[in-house]
Amino acid sequence: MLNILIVEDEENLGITLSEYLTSIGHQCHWAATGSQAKKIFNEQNPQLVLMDIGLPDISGLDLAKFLRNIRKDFVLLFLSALNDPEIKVQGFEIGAEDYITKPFALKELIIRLDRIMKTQSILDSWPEEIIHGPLKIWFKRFEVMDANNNLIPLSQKECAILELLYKHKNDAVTRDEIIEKIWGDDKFPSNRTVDNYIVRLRRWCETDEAKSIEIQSIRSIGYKLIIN
Amino acid sequence: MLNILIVEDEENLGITLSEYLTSIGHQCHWAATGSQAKKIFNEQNPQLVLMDIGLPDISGLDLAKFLRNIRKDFVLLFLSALNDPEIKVQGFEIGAEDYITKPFALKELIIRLDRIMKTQSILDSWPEEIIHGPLKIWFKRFEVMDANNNLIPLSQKECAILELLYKHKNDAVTRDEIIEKIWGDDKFPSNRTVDNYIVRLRRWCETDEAKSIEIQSIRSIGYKLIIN
DNA sequence: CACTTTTGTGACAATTAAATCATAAGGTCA
DNA sequence: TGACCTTATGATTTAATTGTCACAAAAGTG
Repeated sequence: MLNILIVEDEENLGITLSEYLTSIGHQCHWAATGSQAKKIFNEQNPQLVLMDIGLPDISGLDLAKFLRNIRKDFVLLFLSALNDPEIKVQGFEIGAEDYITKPFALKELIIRLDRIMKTQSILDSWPEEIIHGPLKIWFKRFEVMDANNNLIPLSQKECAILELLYKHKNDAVTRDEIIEKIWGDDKFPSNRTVDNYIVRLRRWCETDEAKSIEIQSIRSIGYKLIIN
Repeated sequence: MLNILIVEDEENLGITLSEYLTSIGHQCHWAATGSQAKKIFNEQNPQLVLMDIGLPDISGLDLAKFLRNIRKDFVLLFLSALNDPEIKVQGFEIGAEDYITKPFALKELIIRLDRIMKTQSILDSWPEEIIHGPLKIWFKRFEVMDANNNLIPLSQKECAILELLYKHKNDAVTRDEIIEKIWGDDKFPSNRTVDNYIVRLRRWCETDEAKSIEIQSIRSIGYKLIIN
């Protein structure tokens, strides 16, 4: 999921971290020295750097500055036994996202990482308002507006299906995919059921003569939401 | 700007923090003991609690649990000389937003606070008085005014739920989100409980025929507070 | 053009969530 | 202690989403 560079001269910790982060699906690279770190940084372009401050050949602070100079778009996190207030502030000033004082439990790292991830990726939600021609969609409001400016509430399923089709707009979505995604694999509504939801959605988007949004059916495959 | 409770038995630090935070525009209350903290917490309803762990009469961890039990909607930040990995994890598990290891520079606190403010919308301070049509809300006073000019007190939970809905106004808020945000993930009140709070809030806003504020339910999702 | 398969549709039934009401548990305070 | 308030829950009613069916329409097929 993430490409992570761990800069840590203490072999034990370096390997433990690396193994753990790998086990939860990330790709890890461990460097024990500053020069190794620079090399790996250039080769791997990591998105996240976990950096010890006490390295054998260079201070982690200086190394971080050096890396930031090469490229700015990575998240930096210091791990250090140094609990000197001044150094901590310096760490943040270089642009660290956090500074973890050793000793720490793996769990603390995870918690702090999770928090960072959450704030860095607010990219997965829809824009507030989606507009196509006279038609408007507010997924978070469970509402759409038709071509006659009527505000139409969407039920949970209607909204979920519209969202699914919209996510794959202009591409076909199979009936099975719809059933799988909306109902899960433990429920098996009839194909007629899916049709019915499509009908309801069409009643809304067909108020627009110009067909800004259109749900086409693809025989024996499924449906396709077209944006014109 | 923010109402802050500082729980710190070391007088020097307590006063320094308090003075500094006051100087940048916050309202601070300093408690040197757990019992003082409880008292001030109830009187002041702080949005942010800075908590030392080593207190004379109670562990900061236990105190935090106690306060969280009263009310969930405050940001918690531990300040502690204890750098025991296990305790740090416990701190996070209680729901701390951060854990600062002493000694720390004032600047570190500011940096970490700033970061928290950016992500935590709890700290978005509402205007003193919110007016929609004849209806008025004072979150900080736990009071609302209905369309007939009756001043209605809100209980802790009523106010918290109203605030949550208001924060996401016009968007749906799921039942799970309500339960999670108001009760935390260790308590599981029945769905009826949530319903009842909604009923009470509706009793208030439905005094306004014009529906300046309206709480709509979205079946199998949750609720939506609409501003007309 | 028949014939088959798939899709569309409205009516209706099933299901399940929400509203309502009564009431209890727990805290607080005089 | 008893009055009072907040909070929580269970039983029952109410209502809307959701699912199905029967049949019509349309689209493929040889």
